[in-house]
Amino acid sequence: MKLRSATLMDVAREAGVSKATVARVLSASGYVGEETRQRVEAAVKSVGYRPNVMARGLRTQRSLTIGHLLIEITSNPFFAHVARAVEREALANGYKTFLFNHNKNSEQERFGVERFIERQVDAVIFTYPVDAESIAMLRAADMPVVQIERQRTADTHAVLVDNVAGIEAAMAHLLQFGHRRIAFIGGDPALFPHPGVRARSLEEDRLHTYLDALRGAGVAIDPDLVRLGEYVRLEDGSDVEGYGHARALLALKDRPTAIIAGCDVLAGGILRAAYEAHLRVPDDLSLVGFDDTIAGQLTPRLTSVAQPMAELGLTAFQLALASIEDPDIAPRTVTLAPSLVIRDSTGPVPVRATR
Amino acid sequence: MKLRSATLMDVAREAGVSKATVARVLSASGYVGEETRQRVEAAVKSVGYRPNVMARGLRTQRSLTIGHLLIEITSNPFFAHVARAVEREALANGYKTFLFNHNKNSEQERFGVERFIERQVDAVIFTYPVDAESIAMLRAADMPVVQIERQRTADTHAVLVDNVAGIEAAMAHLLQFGHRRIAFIGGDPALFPHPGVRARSLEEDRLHTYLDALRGAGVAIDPDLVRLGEYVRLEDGSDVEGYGHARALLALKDRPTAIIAGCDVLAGGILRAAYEAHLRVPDDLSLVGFDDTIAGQLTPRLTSVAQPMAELGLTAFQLALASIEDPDIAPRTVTLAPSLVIRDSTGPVPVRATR
DNA sequence: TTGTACGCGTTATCAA
DNA sequence: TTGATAACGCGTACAA
Repeated sequence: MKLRSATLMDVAREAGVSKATVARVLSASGYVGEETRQRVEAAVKSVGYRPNVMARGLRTQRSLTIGHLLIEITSNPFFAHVARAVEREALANGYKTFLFNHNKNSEQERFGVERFIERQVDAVIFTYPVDAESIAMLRAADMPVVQIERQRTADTHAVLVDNVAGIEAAMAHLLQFGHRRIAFIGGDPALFPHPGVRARSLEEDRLHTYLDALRGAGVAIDPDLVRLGEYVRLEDGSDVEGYGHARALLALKDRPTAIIAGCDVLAGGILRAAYEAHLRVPDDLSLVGFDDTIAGQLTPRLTSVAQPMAELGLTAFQLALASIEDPDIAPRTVTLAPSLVIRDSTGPVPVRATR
Repeated sequence: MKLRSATLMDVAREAGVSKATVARVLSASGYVGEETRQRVEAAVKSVGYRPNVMARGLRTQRSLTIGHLLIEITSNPFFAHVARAVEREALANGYKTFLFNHNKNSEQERFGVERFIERQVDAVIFTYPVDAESIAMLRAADMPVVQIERQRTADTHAVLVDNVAGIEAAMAHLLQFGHRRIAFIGGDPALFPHPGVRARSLEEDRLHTYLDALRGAGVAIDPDLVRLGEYVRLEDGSDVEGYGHARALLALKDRPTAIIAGCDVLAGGILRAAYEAHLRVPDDLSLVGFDDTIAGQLTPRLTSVAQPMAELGLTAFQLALASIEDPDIAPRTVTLAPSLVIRDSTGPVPVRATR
């Protein structure tokens, strides 16, 4: 048998006052006699009253809940960190978040949006949106939306990362160490369609910055050193995407002395290929990761372009909250800077290769 | 301006019937005329009606939501996988989950429990519970509780893992390869207080099984080879717990030829220490992880005792659901079997060491 | 077969 | 300073 927990009415009875008075005491608004206030507060304790957020939400039309749609929290620690940051900020403001994983599948994303609407969330955050249609559904329901990392449509808030600056920092670091044969393993622009809001997609930003940095250093571009694909492809828990690309690169007659990876998980696969080829990192090969998620847990610890995951989540929630409090504010786009974290996987170009 | 979404009343108006009739159509219960049903269904589409889960919950005293309290989703992929499995099964049954991270802090745990009670969750799952008091609060509110991995109190459901079988499998594997100097880096029983329900704590189970296996193989126990502490201790994203222990072990005059780690993250630190000592794994040192989380992403890919994370989550939700549907069922304890996943980090004992 | 009316636990308005 | 009372959106017992 399930016994209901104490309600406002129970407190009122216990204190010998009306529901309205109890409500006033709890919301600390309106005039309440000092003596009554104390009686009510005592009653609240004695019956163990806890407000019912559902009932409150029904009345106020606010669920104090926001929805967070993401790719898949287990596929890349990046998502877990961003989700955690959103949750932290939400909690600090009296909110809770609902998570939903869509696996880059637009039907699943749509399904998640429907669940969120049913549950009356006050706003929805995407990391990142797959289908513009999902955003349109939420706009139709007048729900504030924030897009993290990739901006599909221009009509909502967005929190982005300056990928150009990230790759520039990584390239400068490697060039300074004397590397000239630098390979790039990253996301394929064709697999991540251009949303149309910004001039270049995230993948294009990174790729072009890599090419520009080489040109800037007077290095001829070798197409063999550019390998594009997915960011995460696991088989039996092992990354096979970075592994496969790295095997191909290391088998080249004139193999690269350094590799930039589009994500730390990819970099894990690259390290495995290097180990099997009996190459030591960074002595024989330098490696830079991206995200700074598992970088420190790999061997050697990876130099990596750190995404500002905590700030991404925090800013996204704050934008959502701003629109909850005033639905009419104009959409804002915030771009955050990544930072290069230098660890043990990068070093001077091998002597052999400088000849 | 925030416009309310369509309600039952709107549908009723549109279809020219009463709210009750619409409700009957939607719940597919009670008698409804065929012609009316069609009119109602058409109206539902035309106004874009979506049930309001909060209002429904207020009426039915069911939120279709369960709370999941865990240590910290970003600290170990184990938690993310278990949480995902709970979520998957919840979703399949019309439920959503709320996550809450308590960082092994009983006040935070308490705080989370309060948030869950306020939000009227229908049950709470712990991975794992810190303080018996939190469970007591939920029992007082008549909420079903499921404990995963560690059982603090006997009055709720629990889903456990057979740690004895896990360590036995790992030890048998290493002994078969001829290893005799096998080190153990694991959780310190003193840091994870014994809950009192079972004869031995998780940490005691693992440690004793390790010792028993050695004795069973006629190997004298060397206290220098046993190192106990935390499971995860990250500094700048790198595991320093396993790293520190491994450095001590590898500095021994007669160093171990194999190490069992209490968790994959620890194993990551061990690999780093081995790499710095210019030892190749498994040629010079064999290593077995635990959990099978990042095992495949490390180099070499780790042989690891896989926890049945998907089954843990699935079973936990099913037990919770069973108690939601019938609050009077007796608490059940389900113990699941781990399995040894053999990859590239274990091999025959080095010849040098067999002399 | 359909409609009326009440209550779930709040908040908010209006009188007193 | 306090107390009735009307919503919020839904489900359901009961009446028609």
